[in-house]
Amino acid sequence: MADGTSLTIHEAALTTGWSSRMLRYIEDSGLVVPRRSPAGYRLFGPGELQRLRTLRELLEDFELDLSDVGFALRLRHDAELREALDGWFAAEPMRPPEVAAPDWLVYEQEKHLQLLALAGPVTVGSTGKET
Amino acid sequence: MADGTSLTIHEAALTTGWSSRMLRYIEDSGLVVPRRSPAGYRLFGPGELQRLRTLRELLEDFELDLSDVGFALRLRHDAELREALDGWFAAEPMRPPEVAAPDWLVYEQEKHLQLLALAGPVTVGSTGKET
DNA sequence: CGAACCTTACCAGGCTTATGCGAAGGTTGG
DNA sequence: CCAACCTTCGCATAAGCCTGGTAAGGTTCG
Repeated sequence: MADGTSLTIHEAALTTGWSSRMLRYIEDSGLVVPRRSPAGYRLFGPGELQRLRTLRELLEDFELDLSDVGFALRLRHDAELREALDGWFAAEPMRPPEVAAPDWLVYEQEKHLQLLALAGPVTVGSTGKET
Repeated sequence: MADGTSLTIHEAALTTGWSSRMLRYIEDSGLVVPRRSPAGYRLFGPGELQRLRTLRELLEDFELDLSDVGFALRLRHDAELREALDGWFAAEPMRPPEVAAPDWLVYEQEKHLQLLALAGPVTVGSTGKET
């Protein structure tokens, strides 16, 4: 079976360490999508097999879940999402060190402050004091 | 209470739409970490309040989980992880999309395909044929 | 002092992820 | 033809995320 350069799902499972079930799951999640034979059989080429093995390492080395990598994939493809997140993080009020916010950061903050009307007086520069 | 520019957790909850419980959870996850009063009370400044509101929109607009944003945060801080993922994605064996993958999946990144040389002879280019 | 906050810590229920197993049916190749 | 694959679909369970409670104890302030 297979075409000489590709393996069927069970064979791929044996050589990658994933179960057949997981290979289908991984396909559903959009990571590693093998091509199909005319009859609909999944065909895993050398590239896919390598990717599957590397994926195992990735998850293990960094203690990731498949959903994490799935999200990273989404990030790569969704520029809008990426920008939204970048914007949100850019507005981060860096706490411990008294780092003065770089101008570019301030700009980002204001960009967001404009978007929503903030309730209350925007008094930056706390002097943590009470009692 | 508070110092004039900051709200305690319950007040912050009221103005941001999050529950007190969730504000603590969000802090644990590393997103939005308020400073503390001498007695240990959380003090949410205007910046934090704004961030919390924006966070709500972010999750809603893009259908994210807090864990997703948490992972994005980790990505920002962990260069090694970022590179590992970049490498993995860069090795993606792309092929004409016949029917595969979720809608947000698009193929368009081979810019740093040479970023990491994958072990093994990547023999791409089979003439899919069997029997 | 006492009400009304705050803190941490733990239990719990609901939903999602990760994974396996089995059923019903198509494909392949000896 | 038949064994051994493959396909999709769905049930089932363990673990983890999200969220709310509640308990035991400190802080604030009228």
